[in-house]
Amino acid sequence: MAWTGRLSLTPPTLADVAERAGVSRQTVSNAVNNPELLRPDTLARVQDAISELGYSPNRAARNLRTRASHLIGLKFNPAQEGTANAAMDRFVHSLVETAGSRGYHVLLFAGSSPTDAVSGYDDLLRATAVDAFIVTDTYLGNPQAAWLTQQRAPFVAFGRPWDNPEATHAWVDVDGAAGTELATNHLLDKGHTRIAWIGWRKDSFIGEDRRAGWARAMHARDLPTTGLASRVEDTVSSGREAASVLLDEASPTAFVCASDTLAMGVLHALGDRGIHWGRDIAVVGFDDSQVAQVVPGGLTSVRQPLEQVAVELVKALEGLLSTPPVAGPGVLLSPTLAVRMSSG
Amino acid sequence: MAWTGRLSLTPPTLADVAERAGVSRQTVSNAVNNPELLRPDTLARVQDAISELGYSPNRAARNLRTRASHLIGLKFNPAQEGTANAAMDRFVHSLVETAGSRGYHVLLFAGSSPTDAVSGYDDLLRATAVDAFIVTDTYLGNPQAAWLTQQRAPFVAFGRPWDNPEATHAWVDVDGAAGTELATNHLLDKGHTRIAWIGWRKDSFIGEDRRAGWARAMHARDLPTTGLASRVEDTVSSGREAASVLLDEASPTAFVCASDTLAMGVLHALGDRGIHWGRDIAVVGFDDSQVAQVVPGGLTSVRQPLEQVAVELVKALEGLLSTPPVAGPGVLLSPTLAVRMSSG
DNA sequence: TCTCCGACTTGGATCGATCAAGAGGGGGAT
DNA sequence: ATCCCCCTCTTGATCGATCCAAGTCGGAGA
Repeated sequence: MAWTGRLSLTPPTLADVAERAGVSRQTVSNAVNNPELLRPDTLARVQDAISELGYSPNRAARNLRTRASHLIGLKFNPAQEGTANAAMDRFVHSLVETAGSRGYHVLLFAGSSPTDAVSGYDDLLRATAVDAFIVTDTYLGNPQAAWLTQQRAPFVAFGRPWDNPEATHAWVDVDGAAGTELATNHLLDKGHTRIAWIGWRKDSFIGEDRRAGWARAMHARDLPTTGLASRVEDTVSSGREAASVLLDEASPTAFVCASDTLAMGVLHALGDRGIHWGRDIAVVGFDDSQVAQVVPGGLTSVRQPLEQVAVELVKALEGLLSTPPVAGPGVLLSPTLAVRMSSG
Repeated sequence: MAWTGRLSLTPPTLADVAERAGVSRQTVSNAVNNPELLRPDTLARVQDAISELGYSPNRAARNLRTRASHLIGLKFNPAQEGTANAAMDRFVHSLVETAGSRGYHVLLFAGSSPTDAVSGYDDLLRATAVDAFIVTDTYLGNPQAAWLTQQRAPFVAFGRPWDNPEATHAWVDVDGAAGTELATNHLLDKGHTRIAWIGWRKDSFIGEDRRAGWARAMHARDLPTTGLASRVEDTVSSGREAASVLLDEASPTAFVCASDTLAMGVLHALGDRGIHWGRDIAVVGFDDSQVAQVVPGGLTSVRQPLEQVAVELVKALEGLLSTPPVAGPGVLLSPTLAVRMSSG
């Protein structure tokens, strides 16, 4: 039953419903929040009144009384220009969907000042505007997690606490090493033996993790990895240069990359030399970005199960917000491989 | 001054601040909301107390009293898989930033049921959870705008009311025709005369608008357009097929496309024939997606000024929410052209 | 000296829902 | 018949900020 009232007039309140149904306010409140407490006929009467009036509880009033907003704060980090990293888009959508199905909404905010990673969180926390946060940028030792822990703010991280194994907060992450191992094995199964790695600089925990998956797969088949790895910045041009050097010095037949951005750099380098990628040399990226999907022929890429991540994150949040709080351990999910022509 | 209290304990209230500063509650409230009413020294004293206690007004209480949430509702539509449409990401970021700078936050929600375009809006509206909406999907005659107007819900649309020129609601849009005209003129200036168009099916207002820009530029130089246009679905494969047909039947030397997705299809078709794109045949896309940015060589593309769009949207919203409401007319912004190798 | 005004204070009511007790009635046990 | 309990529903207080109306006080201007 759609609400046909007008916004400019005051919407019906709980008291209005109570009067109409001939019961008390509390009974209406219970009808909404604890229907099992009412006698079936009373419940039906109240529900009729609710739908006749088009009543919906006022969020602000409820928030005030219950000290909960049913809002989840998320700092929105846009994709960088000139890269292929597009995980945020898919992730946010999944999160909004799962949160919505559990009665939560997602509140976005931007870091007020780029220098202070904690601003933004602080404001919302103090104003009790959100119930909890989801923290996404846990690469390198970033201060959010520690700060939020210290503030006793409920939060779940998408990403492991790399820099602090003793951290006790809840987290959900995707097993990057498993992803690159999957990719490498896929190439090994195709007969490749000289598989190169292009990843991020050594201070990136995520980058080293992904690299480890590649190395693990290679060593499992007694293949050498020395001279086959390169660590650069996450830009197309870096990937291109790295690929060029590797082609000259190690003549690999395949590349596994820490990101689609780097993989695009490899494609670029191959194009420079007139090498037909996919046929002559195989390439695998990471993130299954739109770029991987639409580049002519398609780029094989490791795909993170972001829908699952969202589900686990919300599940963990609900645990934290329940009374008493239930702090689950970290959750590590496995990625899959989207195979396309670049490795076919 | 960071707040050092704990979330589990009750945060300081306005009354606490009042006591500490030795003034009344009303004065603290004024210090926060109408500082010009206070004598400078009193104001300073109150502000000291505020920062010492780490006070921040309770959002729920304020929302309840003032009947405003300072939240803007936005339905989050993720990019479709397999396309290059990534405008949402950049747009959302801009919106979050501008909204934040004006004291607003962005609340995301998903359409509960895909069939009912209006669900989601309804829930939030009835619960007075948001002050206003930003509506983004105004292509084809979609019911949101009309429905929201009827509900007297404040909203601003990103996108013109194509299907209803008499619509009176506020909107902000980007002049797509101007964008394709820019693109076409760019190619004309490079010496091309046989410039083909690949756009969307005729029932897409946006598609027809963009097509009009191409046609306008061509006609302005007395060049024919017949046989040079194709209208297909917005997928890479459609673009590829359309390009293939056009190459056979009209032998164009350049392509202007309604989207980067279609442009990628063109690149694909050119690759199939071993045609060196950018040198032999020029291609221009639309949206300046990540794909356009990282595809080897780079794809020239029309770029929407999404930062400006966000600013105008928020400005319009503030007008709507002020008392009395000020309904500005529609705002039409001009896109720019990001020139890359595909047209160089 | 009287008046006026700016800069507060005071005490209350209010927003709308929920919490914490309490009241009434019927059934079962004693 | 009496007591007790539980189920169902009611009542008054409460969350924290803002709105409102009236009152106080000191200093500047007439």
